Amino acid sequence: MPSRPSRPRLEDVASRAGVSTASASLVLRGRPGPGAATREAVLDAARELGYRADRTASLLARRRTQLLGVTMDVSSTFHAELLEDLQAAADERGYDIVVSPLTRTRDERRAVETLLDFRCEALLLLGPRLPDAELAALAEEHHVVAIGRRAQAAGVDVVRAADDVGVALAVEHLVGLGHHDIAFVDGPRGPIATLRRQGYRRAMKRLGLADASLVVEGGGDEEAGAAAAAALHLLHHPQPSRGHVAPPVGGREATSGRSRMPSAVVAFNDRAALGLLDRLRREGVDVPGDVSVVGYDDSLIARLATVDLTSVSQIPEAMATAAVEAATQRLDDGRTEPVELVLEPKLVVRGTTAARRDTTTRRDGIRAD
Amino acid sequence: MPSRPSRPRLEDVASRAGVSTASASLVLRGRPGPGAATREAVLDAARELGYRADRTASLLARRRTQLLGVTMDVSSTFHAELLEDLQAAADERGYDIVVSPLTRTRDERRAVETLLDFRCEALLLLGPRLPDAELAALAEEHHVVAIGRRAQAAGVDVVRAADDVGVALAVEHLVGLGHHDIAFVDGPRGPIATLRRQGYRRAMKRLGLADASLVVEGGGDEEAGAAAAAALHLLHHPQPSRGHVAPPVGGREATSGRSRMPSAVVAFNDRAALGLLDRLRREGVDVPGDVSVVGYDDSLIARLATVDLTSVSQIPEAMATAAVEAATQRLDDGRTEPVELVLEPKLVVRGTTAARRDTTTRRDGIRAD
DNA sequence: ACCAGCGCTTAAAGCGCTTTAAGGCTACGA
DNA sequence: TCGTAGCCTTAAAGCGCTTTAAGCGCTGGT
Repeated sequence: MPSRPSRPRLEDVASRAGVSTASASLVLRGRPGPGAATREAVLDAARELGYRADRTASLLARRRTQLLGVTMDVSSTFHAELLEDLQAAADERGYDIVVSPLTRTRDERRAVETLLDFRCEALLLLGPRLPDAELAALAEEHHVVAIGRRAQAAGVDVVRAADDVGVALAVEHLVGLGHHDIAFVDGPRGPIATLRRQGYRRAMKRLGLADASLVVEGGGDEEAGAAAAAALHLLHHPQPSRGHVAPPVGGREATSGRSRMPSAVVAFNDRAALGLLDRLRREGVDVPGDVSVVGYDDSLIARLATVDLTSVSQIPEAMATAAVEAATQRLDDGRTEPVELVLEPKLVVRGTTAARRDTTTRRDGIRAD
Repeated sequence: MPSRPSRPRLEDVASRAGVSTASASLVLRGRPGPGAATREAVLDAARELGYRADRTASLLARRRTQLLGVTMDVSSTFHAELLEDLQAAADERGYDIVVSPLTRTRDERRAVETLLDFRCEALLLLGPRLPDAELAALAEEHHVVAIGRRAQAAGVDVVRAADDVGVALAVEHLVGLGHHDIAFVDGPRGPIATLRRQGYRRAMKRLGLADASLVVEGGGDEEAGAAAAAALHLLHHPQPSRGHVAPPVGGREATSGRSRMPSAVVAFNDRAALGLLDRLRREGVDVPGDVSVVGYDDSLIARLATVDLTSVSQIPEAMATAAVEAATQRLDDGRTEPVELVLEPKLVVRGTTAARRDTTTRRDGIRAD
């Protein structure tokens, strides 16, 4: 029932305080100038009237908007986490955030336009899919920070995690637990998977396990993970409770040869890991008893009590802070050369990894609950 | 490198087209008035300059902002879905949406304030947690639509799904598959759980299965679901491959007595269902072979190939459309009496429900793959 | 006495767009 | 020929705030 006496305007506050709108404006924004008496009068008046500055008017009048525009895939939990941290970081530096969600009907281009219409001073693009050329073009006219993606576009700042290091962390963790036969479930074609795979290969090599390297085809979703379970022959794991113990046989998609079954698997991401896990558990393969599994992303799903997946975190807080920092450096400190910030991910150890069991031991058919 | 020659202003377009800003403005917004020649000239000029209206300026000048403010929990996938549909619905009616995300550091109150600062003409609150009194107070000054929550606050429009009907749909589906012993895993205290439980009880009664009613304590997350699996004695399911077949024994949290094990379970929500499912599958209980499971929310997780959970959908598209409709009715059609729209949910049948097996049959220990 | 300098306050000019009311045309009927 | 209705077009007044530059009353140095 907005039969509003229309929200109070700055003028109302000013006249009630017996000063000019100029003074009121200054006081309300905590600017130096007005004397103590004026200050108090204005603040009182504002309080009494329940005054809140009209944002559109402020934005229009102010030369600077102090607005950072963020495009995000609203259905991505990772983006959601990032957003939280972006808000916090922006807050600290006196910036505000405008969110422009990507949906079926609103692609990235349109989302960016909306942000520009709001006169955002910098664009923070979460996992942008715009082609590099377009990013570069955008960057000619505006400050743009690409987050979570390795962009080869001139002029744009990049904040991303060192995916290869992340996978290496996972491998090291597993090796520390006594595993040698560690497989990698590859992701969908693209720069991210390439980097992660590379991280895996190099880590294995560095640890003297080059021969034990095994990369199987995979993908970015649960089905890919489930398929990988089969490709890795993990489903033929000894099952004392079943009659048949089929030995691993040929015909694998492995890109590198080795006949043992892996005792640990690093998956391209959590979704693939989840599919893998699910398949294993349904088939009675014990995780982490028989096989250890590590995911990537440290997504909310990995943290679910029933999943409890060891995973590599892209440390959203750090990325968010770095991104806002990058933007404010350009806006406030006049930086003009683009930067690429590569952050070290961290491993979050949970319940799907454990020490490798002596291979001579077999499952006894009685599960620990 | 925004060394901008500053984006073109309306004035630039106008002068290039050789007309006044007034005409240009009219043309660009498709308003009647300007003649064909003027139209063309303006459109050409705008195109050549790559003109886009400055939103803040438009908003300020326009009496109406045509803005709908949405508060959402950005980490909720359900909210994310709703948002997509809200965008679409708003688009159709010529409104625009401003998103104000709730985060750790930004509660609902603050989110609403932000929206008001942008001069949103109506507030669409997704699953608001504000106390009724506060909602009512808000509604005195603004148009507010609460989505997905049963609000007893004067003046606010409510759009929600009929949760009792949703659960009833699930029960009916199961009964249609031959199930009689259908249990309900309760949710966390609150109006939603009450309604769903009620729906369950009434449906069972209506179908002549009052005696088979069984409500076990639960909760809104995976752990609650896992615990319910134990409470329902489902874990003692005959396992030919194991030595022990423990019969259901006493000490249950059941609120209603019956000694058979349920052959089907309806869970308060998908998360609880997921916990239940996970526990069952890990214990070798076949779903849907041994037990059918239905969730609630039709969340993304339910749709994952590896979960494939039969679930009740709150039909976000319909809720979104209804919510925008409610808002525009107030704004454009002058409706002033609050409405409560209760939508019928729909059941999405997936792989976790199947016909009840004859109880005399037992699992043969050989799984179909 | 006078002017410089300081501290505070404010009038007024925007910010970029919308909108209203007034003005200029043309055409047509009287 | 004049009046007037109708159609376009535009000057100008905002929208609610910020900001600049000018103003005002003091103090203090010379």
